[in-house]
Amino acid sequence: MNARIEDVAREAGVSTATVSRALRGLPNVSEETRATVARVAQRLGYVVSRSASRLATGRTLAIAVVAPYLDRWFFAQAVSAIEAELQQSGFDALLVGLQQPDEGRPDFDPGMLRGRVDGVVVLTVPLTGVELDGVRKLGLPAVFVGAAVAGAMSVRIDDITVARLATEHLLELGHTRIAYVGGDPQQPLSFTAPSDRRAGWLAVMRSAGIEPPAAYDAVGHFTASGGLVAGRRLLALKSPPTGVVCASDEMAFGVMTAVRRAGLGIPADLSVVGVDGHEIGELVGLTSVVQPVAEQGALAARMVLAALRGDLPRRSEHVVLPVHLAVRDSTAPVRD
Amino acid sequence: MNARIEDVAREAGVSTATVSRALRGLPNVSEETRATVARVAQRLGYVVSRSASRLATGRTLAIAVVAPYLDRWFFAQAVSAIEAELQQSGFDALLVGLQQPDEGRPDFDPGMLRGRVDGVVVLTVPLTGVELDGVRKLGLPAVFVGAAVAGAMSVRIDDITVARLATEHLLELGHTRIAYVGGDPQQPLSFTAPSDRRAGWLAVMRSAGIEPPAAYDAVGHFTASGGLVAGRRLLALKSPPTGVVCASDEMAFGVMTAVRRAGLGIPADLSVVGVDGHEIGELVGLTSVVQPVAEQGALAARMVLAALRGDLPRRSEHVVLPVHLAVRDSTAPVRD
DNA sequence: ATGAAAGCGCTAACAA
DNA sequence: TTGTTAGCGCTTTCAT
Repeated sequence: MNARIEDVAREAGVSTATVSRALRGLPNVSEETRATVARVAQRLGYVVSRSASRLATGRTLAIAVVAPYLDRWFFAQAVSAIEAELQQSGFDALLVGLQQPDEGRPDFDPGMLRGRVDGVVVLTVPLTGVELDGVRKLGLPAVFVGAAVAGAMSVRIDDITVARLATEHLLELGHTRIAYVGGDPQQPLSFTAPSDRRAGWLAVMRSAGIEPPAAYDAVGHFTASGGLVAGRRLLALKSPPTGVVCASDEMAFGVMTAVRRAGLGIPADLSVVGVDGHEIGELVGLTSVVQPVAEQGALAARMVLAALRGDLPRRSEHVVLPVHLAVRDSTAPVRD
Repeated sequence: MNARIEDVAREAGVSTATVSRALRGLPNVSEETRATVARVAQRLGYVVSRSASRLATGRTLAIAVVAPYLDRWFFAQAVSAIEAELQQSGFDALLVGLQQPDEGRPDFDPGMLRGRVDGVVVLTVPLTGVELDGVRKLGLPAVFVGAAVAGAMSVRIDDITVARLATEHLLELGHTRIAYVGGDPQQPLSFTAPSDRRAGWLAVMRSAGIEPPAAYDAVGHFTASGGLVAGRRLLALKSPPTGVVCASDEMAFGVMTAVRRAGLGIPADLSVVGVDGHEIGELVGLTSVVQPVAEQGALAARMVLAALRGDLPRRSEHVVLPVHLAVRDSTAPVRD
């Protein structure tokens, strides 16, 4: 059906080895031959068979991108950046989603990636110990985005700092009744983002001499609708908070909606801080701890590629990217 | 390094052919042998080399997912659904993004997919004629999401209906000064969604005896910030509209923000309708023409897979999914 | 039901 | 600089 290397070789009057070299830009090929081969290949519409060269070289020129969700803002941004970076280097992006209709995350068997990719980028997935081990056992360069994992590279932000920035901002505005909306603490996490953010909030509160009531520690499942529910609960308390730290902008949107639906105002009745730097947050004036999402993805991709080229120590690179607080209209001094 | 089929064969005391058959569940293998082989393979941690079987069979068990953007809501939703569907059938999802730093879409050479995938899903990309031809020439089952393309399958919604529903809703509320915020009419489109929506709006307006001024035909680039700009322009008109049809919810968010920032109210001063069914739209009470995004993606994936199994005519399947108007709080009767 | 052996299309020594 | 040739690991007739 399609032209094979042999066809090109015959037409160009050279051997297949020469065609292979010429087309891949390897040295020791005369410019003349290279030109001829290129021309013939072009004319025949020859495309190297990925399968064949994979088998012959053992390299797949593909990287797996593992993500728990593909339809949430953070992951969509990151995946987009990763894909762009990989494509630019001629690598395929093999998408591996871990979501499931019924919410429970399916088991992820890293073994299935064996022989299918040259490297792995794992996005903020709370992996079990077994799964982590599986990733390590692949013996491929792997970089985790969102948490430092032993035995692999990582790119992340400092989630303690994230929570600290948000919480201190509210404290400085005079708030003392500050709640936190985060993920589900039940999930067996190996990843630290959610718990670190919660810990950061709690630590700052305590070091300010405040012990938040248990009810101020709310669950928003990192979704807007989860945030809505959490917000409603917080507002229904006898002593509702005057400020809320949300571990993601999407949850913050939910909280803001709860406030509005309760006939209350932001920041008049409740100051809200989010985390992420979601595009829509800018529009609605959400104060947020902005993290470089696309950059984390792009960097992660570049790190796997570098490791593949041997440019990087495969398992000791841990990068922490900076975050910053973007103060907008959803936070204001507490009113008496 | 890793166990090969030969290792399994030796350990199990059978030939490689038998191992191959046994593991793939082919007939003509005694249950006993099958069990032995399975056990040995398990013990050795044997995983079939995708590259080798690809080369041997010519099938890649991979599908390309081509999208102009991966970081926008619609595409993230669709890709997520497609990936889930493919994974369930044991197919790899090969992500091909067409975005580019400088906005101009890079040339897409479908030829590069040759031998790398068994089928293609193309998401609402305005492909040039050459590119479309390229996709057809691949000779692979292809399904387009978002537009009916000759010579390939498609899944989409009726964009004329979409615009009609939105526009008629506003007309019924008594609005006559109804603007439209859509994409950039300059882009060389082979895809119809944006222009159909605009056409639908215009047609309904005219058949109501209204000729909207040119300034009511605004460009929002299908982004929230684009919507913000468009909204600002519309509000600055001497005779601003009382209702706006936005071709996407994200643009609607932008318009809503423009209204709020102008110190005006929704729907008091401006009724806004969006298109998509974005999660956040529900939260902020955006009236919207809801389309089944994930369903379109999932269906598209199933269609390629079906075609691959020979269950479907490869080039004549055109599905149009229904949409519906979700009336929420962003639209109200025009006030005098 | 199972085995032997010839590819699948390319790459990489090794020769020339 | 170029050619020869032996794999890469699996699948698939064709035998048995």
